[in-house]
Amino acid sequence: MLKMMIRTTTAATSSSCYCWSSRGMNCLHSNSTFLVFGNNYFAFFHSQPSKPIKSTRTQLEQPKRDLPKITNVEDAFNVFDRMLQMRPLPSVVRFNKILGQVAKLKHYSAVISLYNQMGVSRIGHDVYTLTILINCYCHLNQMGFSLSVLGKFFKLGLEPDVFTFTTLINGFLLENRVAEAAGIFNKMIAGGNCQPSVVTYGTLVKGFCMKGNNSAAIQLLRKMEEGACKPDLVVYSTIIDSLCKDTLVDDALNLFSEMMCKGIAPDVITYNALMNGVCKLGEWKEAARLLNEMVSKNIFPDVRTFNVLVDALCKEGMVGEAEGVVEMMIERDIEPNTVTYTSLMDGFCLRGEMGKAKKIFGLMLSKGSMVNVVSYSTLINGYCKRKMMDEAMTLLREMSCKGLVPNTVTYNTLVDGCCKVGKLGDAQKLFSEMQACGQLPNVRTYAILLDGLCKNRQISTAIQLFKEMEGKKLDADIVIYNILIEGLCIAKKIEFARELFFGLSSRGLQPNVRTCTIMINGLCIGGRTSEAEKLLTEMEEKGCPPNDCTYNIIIRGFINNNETVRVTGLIQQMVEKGFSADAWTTELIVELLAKDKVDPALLPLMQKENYELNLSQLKLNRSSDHPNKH
DNA sequence: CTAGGGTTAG
Repeated sequence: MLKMMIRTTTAATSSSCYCWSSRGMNCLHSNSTFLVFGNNYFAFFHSQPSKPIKSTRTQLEQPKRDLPKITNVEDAFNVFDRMLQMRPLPSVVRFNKILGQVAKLKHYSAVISLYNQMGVSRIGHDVYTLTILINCYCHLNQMGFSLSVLGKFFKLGLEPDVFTFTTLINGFLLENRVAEAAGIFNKMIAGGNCQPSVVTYGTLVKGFCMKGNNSAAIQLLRKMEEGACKPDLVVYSTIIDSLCKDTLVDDALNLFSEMMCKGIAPDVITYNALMNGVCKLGEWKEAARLLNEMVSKNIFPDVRTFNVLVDALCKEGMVGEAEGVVEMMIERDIEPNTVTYTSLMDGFCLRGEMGKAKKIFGLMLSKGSMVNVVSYSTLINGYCKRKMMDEAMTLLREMSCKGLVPNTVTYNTLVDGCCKVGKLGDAQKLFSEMQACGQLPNVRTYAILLDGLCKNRQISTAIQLFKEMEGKKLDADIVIYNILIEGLCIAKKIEFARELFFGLSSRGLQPNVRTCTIMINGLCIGGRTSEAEKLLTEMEEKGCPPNDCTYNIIIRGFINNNETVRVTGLIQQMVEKGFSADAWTTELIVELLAKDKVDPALLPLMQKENYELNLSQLKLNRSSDHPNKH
């Protein structure tokens, strides 16, 4: 079922384009195709060849190889073994080449074991060997070992260079240790003999972006512009991507034009970042413009470009359109991959169309080696959200049988599913199971389980679990406290909730709107309406302004406490801020109106859809009374 | 022969 229409432009050229039919895209003789999604459209220009033709020059200029090209770890080990048997032994450079190639395949532990074999065979190492080794430990999140390799440099009288330091900076960043990464960077600047390169800058820029600190990243970019080491495509693309992820697409586009003004040409990665930004905002027209723009520059959309599109369409509920994009990919010889199908599957899951989700999963299974932990987790998540826990559990066992190791995310999904169907025992069993399998629960796992316990009125077990979490070195975030404070309030332990709430700042945590709203609700439940109102005022002062939910909660709280005198003022405040009452609150207000407790002049300001309904109700209760005066 | 940027799951 495809809700997609195609319009083709009238200008016929020799180049071809494709038109949608029930079986796929057909070739037409025109130079562009418009895919219409409701009122939005995509235009794809098909002047490009299906597959970019590789330059024959590079093929002719291939350097001759004395060793076969390594495409997998097995080959690497074989070649390595043969080299070890050669006499005289090949130079360290030859060994470095092997290590480098295996590292590029991301088989970092394999590199380490190869390196250890080199040591046994008394092959010397140089700066290259050790830098590759450091990089491997970095990617394995083993900074301790990386640093001990650094120690080896000095022991062997070798000088770490800009590659070594950049690798170390990257390692710290991968472990989220931005301060230490910046420390190395600053020492390089101060040292004088090993200045950061554009890659070093780019690495640190990425670090700031990872922390969500775009302004620090941009500041560093500006510093580069002033100095000798000018920012390159990667540095710009990193920041553009980060801005897009924060939905700051306009800023990203400004940086994008700035980059091009400096003569730096974008590539497919830059465009994919921008595509991601505009698609996540549902700006399909802008996405179409970008697609056309990139193709016009001979930058061809790749599988990731389309994946971004597929994913965004699915998340917007436009799965049919997403399917269309997938078929278009196939037509254009861009093979959909695991990510493509997983996104599509998630799209069906989101709409509760589990049959179709399962069908996509079956398709992936039939293609072999396409299903991974993420695709299993996605389908499991779909079943969990539909409360189909048996199917979800079956998949968990099935993936394990296939040698796929369920990770923390997989378990979190399942624990959440069990909690939502009230099977707290099963949730706790999974919680133990994951730890037995070496999958460590994270803050999110605890949040899920704590929420489940609180919602199922097991507050004492929740407190126990919270203490267990504190015992491990997991830092509770504000989400954890929101859950606990809410749980305590539901359990009518308002005093305990207050204690937690007012102790937040001493734990270095900032209450957010949700925290305050939960606390206001709790205070109202406890009959402390004036304290609740005080908190509402403080929210404004502390730069955490209340939202419509906060107002609805406090108004309901006041009404439930029969504090009707202050209700009118609160409603006024709410509507002044452009918020409206939800159905529940409106009902309560209408009841009050019926008893002449609030000013009926406020009624038209209530939620519109309930207004009509409740007016008729009002007529039954009210006769010719005069409006309440105050 | 060594270092930095993009898509999927809670």
